[in-house]
Order: sequence, then C-alpha cells, then structure tokens
Amino acid sequence: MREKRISEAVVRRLPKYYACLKKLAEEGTEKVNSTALAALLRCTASQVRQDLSNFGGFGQQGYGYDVAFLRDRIRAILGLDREQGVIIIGGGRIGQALASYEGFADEGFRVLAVFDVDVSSIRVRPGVRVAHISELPDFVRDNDVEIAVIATQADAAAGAAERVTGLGIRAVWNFAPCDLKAEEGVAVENINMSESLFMLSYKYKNLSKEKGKNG
Amino acid sequence: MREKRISEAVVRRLPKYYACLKKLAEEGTEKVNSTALAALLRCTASQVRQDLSNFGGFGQQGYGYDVAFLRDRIRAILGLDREQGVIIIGGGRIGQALASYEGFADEGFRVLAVFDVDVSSIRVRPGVRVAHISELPDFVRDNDVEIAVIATQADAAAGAAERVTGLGIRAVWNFAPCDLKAEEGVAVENINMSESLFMLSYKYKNLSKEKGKNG
DNA sequence: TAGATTGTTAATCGATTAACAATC
DNA sequence: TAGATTGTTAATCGATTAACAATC
Repeated sequence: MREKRISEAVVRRLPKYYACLKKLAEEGTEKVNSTALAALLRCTASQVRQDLSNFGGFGQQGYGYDVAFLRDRIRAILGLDREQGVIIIGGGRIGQALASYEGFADEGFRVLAVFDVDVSSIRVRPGVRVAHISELPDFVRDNDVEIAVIATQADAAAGAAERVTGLGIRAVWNFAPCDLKAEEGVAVENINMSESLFMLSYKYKNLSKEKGKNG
Repeated sequence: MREKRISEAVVRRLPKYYACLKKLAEEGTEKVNSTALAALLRCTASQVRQDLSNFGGFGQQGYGYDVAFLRDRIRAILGLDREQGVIIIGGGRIGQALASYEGFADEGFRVLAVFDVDVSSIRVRPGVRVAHISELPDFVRDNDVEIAVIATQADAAAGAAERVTGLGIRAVWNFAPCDLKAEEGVAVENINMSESLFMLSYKYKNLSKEKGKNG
C-alpha cells in the first residue's frame, strides 16, 4: 500500500493540533468539531478536515472528533508514543538549557548525555551524563540514541553533524546559527534564532504596512 | 505610492539571502548571479530574481548582482542598519543564554537588561543589567527598547507579552513553548522548540518514505 | 555588436477554501 | 427520521517556475 506524501505545510501544523488537543483534554473537553478546532488554530474548518483526513478518518459524521482519541492518534503520527534517546553536542549555555529542560521528558525524550571538548563548568540535571567528545563513538555504540542536538558554535556545526550521522544517528536537531541540510536518510530540523530575529526586525520595521495578521 | 505586500514566504527567505551574501563578501566575492545564489540557497534562479525584484532592481542585466551592494540593501530591508535595544523577560537558562550571546551585537541588537522575579543567580555579560520585574516600567520609560524577549515559563508568557506591549514595546520574540499571537500593531516571532522537536520526530519516523529533501 | 543576465509576464503547480454528498 | 458534521471532490487562490523581451 502506497503511503501518500504529506506536505511540509501539513506537517508544520501537526504539533499545533497536538498541543491544542492536549489542552482540551486537560480541560476535560471530550469532543470537538472542525469549526471549534479551526477557531483555536486560527485557520478554516475546511483545512482542519482536509489536514486530518490525510491520516485517515478520525472523526464521525454528525458528531465531530473524540478529543482523547484524536490526541493519541496525532501523538502516534508524530512518533511521540515511545522513548527517544537524545544526546547533546556542545555544553554551552544553549546545550545546558536543553539538557535541563524537563518538558521534553513528557513526550518521551530522554536526554542521556552532553558532550564537549571542555567538560568543566557544565552543569546539568542529575542523570544526564557529561562526557568528553572523544567518548562519543563508544557512547553511541553502547546506548540507544535516536536524536543528536547540535549546540556548538556555527563553524563547528557541520562537522558535528557529519560526526553523529557517521556514527549512525539519523535525526539531527541543529541550534547553531547556520542551516544544516539533510542528506539522504537523515532527518534534520534547524532552530535558526538569527533568522527568526531578523524576520522580527523586518516585521517590526514594516508594522504600519501590515493589516494585522502575522506572528 | 502604494507599497506592495511582501508574502511571508519571501520574508522567510530574506535572512537566508543575507547570510549568504555576508559569507560571499567575507570570502572576497564581488559579484554573483541569480544562478549561483540559487545554488547556495537551494532554490531556482527564477525564484531569486522574483524575490529580489519585489524590493526593486538590485541587479544589472548581463552582469548580475554586486555582492556588497545587495548585502547592504537586504540589511536595510531587514531593518538591521541601526541599533535596536533588547530586554529579556525571564532570567532562566534560555534568558541567560540569549543575554550572553554576542552574535546579536554584530547586527545592531543591544541587550540592555534581564528582568525576573528572582534576581539572584542570574549571570550575564558585563554591561547587561539584571533587575527585578517591578523595575520594568521605569526602565522602558527611560531607555530605548525596541524588542522584548519572552523567556519565561509557558504559563507566564502571555501575561509577560501583554505587560511589555502595554508599556509600548512593539516587537516580541517569544521563546516560551506556546504560540503568542500578534495583536494589531505588534510584531511577534515565536521560537517554538517543542514544535520543531515534534516535527523532527515525525520526519525521523517517516524517513523511509522520503525521497530525500527536507530539513 | 554579441553574449550574458536581469526583471517581468505568462504558465504551472500546489495549497487553501468552498461546496456537498455520505453518514452518523 | 431530522440535524449535524465529517470526508472528499471541485473551485479558487497564491507561490513557484519557465520563458523571453529588455538592456547592460
């Protein structure tokens, strides 16, 4: 059976549906329809139905969607229904912040270790190992590592990415201020703070020209 | 004269052009054509010409684009041709990391102060003030603040944003794991790390289905 | 002038929205 | 059954790509 290719635009909205459904479930809401979901996501009901139907019929005509059911389906679609081991390359402030952020654990991400060339002065939560970069190959061999976070300086990022993919890691989350491109068989997501800040600067500068709506 | 509305898709590419042109200039490249730029950005030459022509004719037929000239034009378009004062709400690890990141200074961003309810144990670079949140109104009144960074917990983010916009700040850069929506007359950019991580998880899970290309 | 390459118009492609038949 | 709401097909809209006349 041929899986339909899901467009990038749809994938970008999936985490938003998920966050929204988690919230609704926490509030005790049991069912929701496409109109209500659309209002929460600030899009059209049509788009909600179109998006969700990409993955199968999760709703019921005349009723709507069961919140907990839909949330769990999207969680599974996102691959959050299992543990994923994470290592962090670079123990600077960003690396330390990520290593200490407890929110990730809620969705099954387990930060296993932080690697750096200088191990002194890296402070993380108990349970997260701090190790010299030379220990990386052994660690990856001996542990179940799905995701590598690149939290190095820009000039070291591409090298670090090559290194981890060379060790067989197939998911790279890059925080260095440069865009890493995905090679065949490797998933890459860039958090490019500079680009975001520059866009903010652009939007700010052009505020008067806007007719509302951006963000 | 009626300014043409620039689409979000184009704005998202502007920082990439800018980064690319800065790099070319540093390497001593003096001219570049749309085909070469397209190769660096991994898009089509047609798109490069289409994008740039939104802002005016920066090139020269038969020649191409002058690297330094185009870089400076895009810098100005992004609003990076001046100083912009930045304050940070929230002195946790993310807030501290941002307060200490020196790369922003290169583009005219000046981190002036970090505010929090608990000022102890916040360590930043010399020259950055650390103050209790109660000092915020006075500080904003007495200083030139363009941008407020929200680096609080998720539940405090919306309140913090209201607070700073209430004080007249018109640009908000949000790092809390929730999407702040822009009200009329306020520019907002969200760095939503959770969404990015979930998308990475999705891409990783669906790697085999991909025909290359993502990131 | 001949060659190169832009800026722009036209064609294509994909994503969003609207409409409605299916069905709970 | 009647009312509500989905899933899906068709229409619209916008963004990307191709083509080419303008021009350096």
